[in-house]
Amino acid sequence: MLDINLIRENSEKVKKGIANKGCPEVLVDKVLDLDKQRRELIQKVDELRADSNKAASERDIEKGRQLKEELQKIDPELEKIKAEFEEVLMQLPNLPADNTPIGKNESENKVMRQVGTPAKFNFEPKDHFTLGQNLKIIDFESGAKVTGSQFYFLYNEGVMLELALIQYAMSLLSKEGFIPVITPDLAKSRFYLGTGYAPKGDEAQTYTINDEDLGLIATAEVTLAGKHADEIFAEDQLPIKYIGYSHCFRKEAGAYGKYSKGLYRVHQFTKAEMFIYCTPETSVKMHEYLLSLEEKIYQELGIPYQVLEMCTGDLGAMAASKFDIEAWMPGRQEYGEVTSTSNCTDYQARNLNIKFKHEGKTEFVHMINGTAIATSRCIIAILENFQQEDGSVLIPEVLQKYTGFDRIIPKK
RNA sequence: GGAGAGGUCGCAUAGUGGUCUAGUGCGCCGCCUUGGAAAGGCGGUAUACCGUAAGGUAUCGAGGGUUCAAAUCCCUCCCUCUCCGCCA
Repeated sequence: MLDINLIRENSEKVKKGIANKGCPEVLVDKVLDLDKQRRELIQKVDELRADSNKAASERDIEKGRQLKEELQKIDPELEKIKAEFEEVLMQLPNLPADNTPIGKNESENKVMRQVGTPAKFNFEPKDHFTLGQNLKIIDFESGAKVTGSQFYFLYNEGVMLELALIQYAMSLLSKEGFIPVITPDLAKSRFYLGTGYAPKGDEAQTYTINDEDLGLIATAEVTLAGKHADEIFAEDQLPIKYIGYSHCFRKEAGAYGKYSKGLYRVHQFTKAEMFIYCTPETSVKMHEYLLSLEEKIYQELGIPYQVLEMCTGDLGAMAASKFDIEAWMPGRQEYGEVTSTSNCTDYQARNLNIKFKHEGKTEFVHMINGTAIATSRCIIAILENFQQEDGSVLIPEVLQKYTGFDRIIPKK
């Protein structure tokens, strides 16, 4: 959530920021009005409580009784206003960074650069769905049979490739000082909600467990952010850098269309996620650092890509700025998203109450996340970019020591 | 899943209805003392909200309840430990 003090003192700036994200400005006036009511009631209630405490210590039972009655009238009113206030406050998204390009939707995202040249094939390149089938490494039929559509089984070299990608990412990033972590694949509602992954609504992502306050995580961002909820760091502990491994589960409600066939949009995949807790002064740098690591990974894999800077309309509620990497996908003759890195500034930290001590005062940390490897989409890029005329697929050199083979050959 | 014991201000503990705005010890910070240090002494040492401030309020795992008054009594839930069951 946003800082209520910022909204009070800078309401015009907040209005402008949320408007650029496509959020109605009136919410700001609404929240300020509720805030005013809330503060008045808090004062009244606190006063009554003070009197009541005094009466209790003086054993003035009659007065205590009167004050109790008054409190019982006002207190529910305060609770109601507080709940309304919070509800509206939660609807306000994080403000975009000052230099974030302004735009309505994904069509106005900015291509920052393109790296690598898409390979020219002297044959008709196949898509990963066909390649996966021919190589007998990806099996959507069994996935659909056992679990449902958009689920898959991996076999043989497909398994080794997925594990190799994870090992490669873990190894590279632990050298960069990231702490490797395997987190639970489930989290309590507070954490998937606090990180912005809703189980309900138009863009619902999270699967929830019946009769439990648990949901399947959409990314290790949820668990890595939750890990330090309600904690206060010493300033010299920061930055803390994690590289988290988890399975990711996404309902993808309402998402369908031309890319719903194959691995591009699936309900479960595996991901190595980078996550940084840092001070406000360093977050922009850290964000760029995560992007540079993502680029390094795709460069080492030898996959052509482009970097996109997301415009205000496509940032999502949590992010102040966001970069995506899109890898070249010959199967569809287009770039397709493979990583995303967001600077959520103090927005998630305020949701989850994560702070640090700075010159004796506590301040909210900044939290930044970024994909290292999302196996499903990375496998698309590898299969499609490195396919050969004979139907085999070459394995990027950096992965070979983990796969144990340098090529996947079609089975009969 | 069952039985038992617990969850208190960084840590360890005290507290079983009003004297708790939570005591004590340790740790930490500052000052005094010292040539310097240790020891000792003194003071301080959570978070949030309201308030220009003085000050006030809330928080003893969480949430409800009883009471003029709850860390303390009642209910529900969560977590930890020990044992049992089940199990990779």
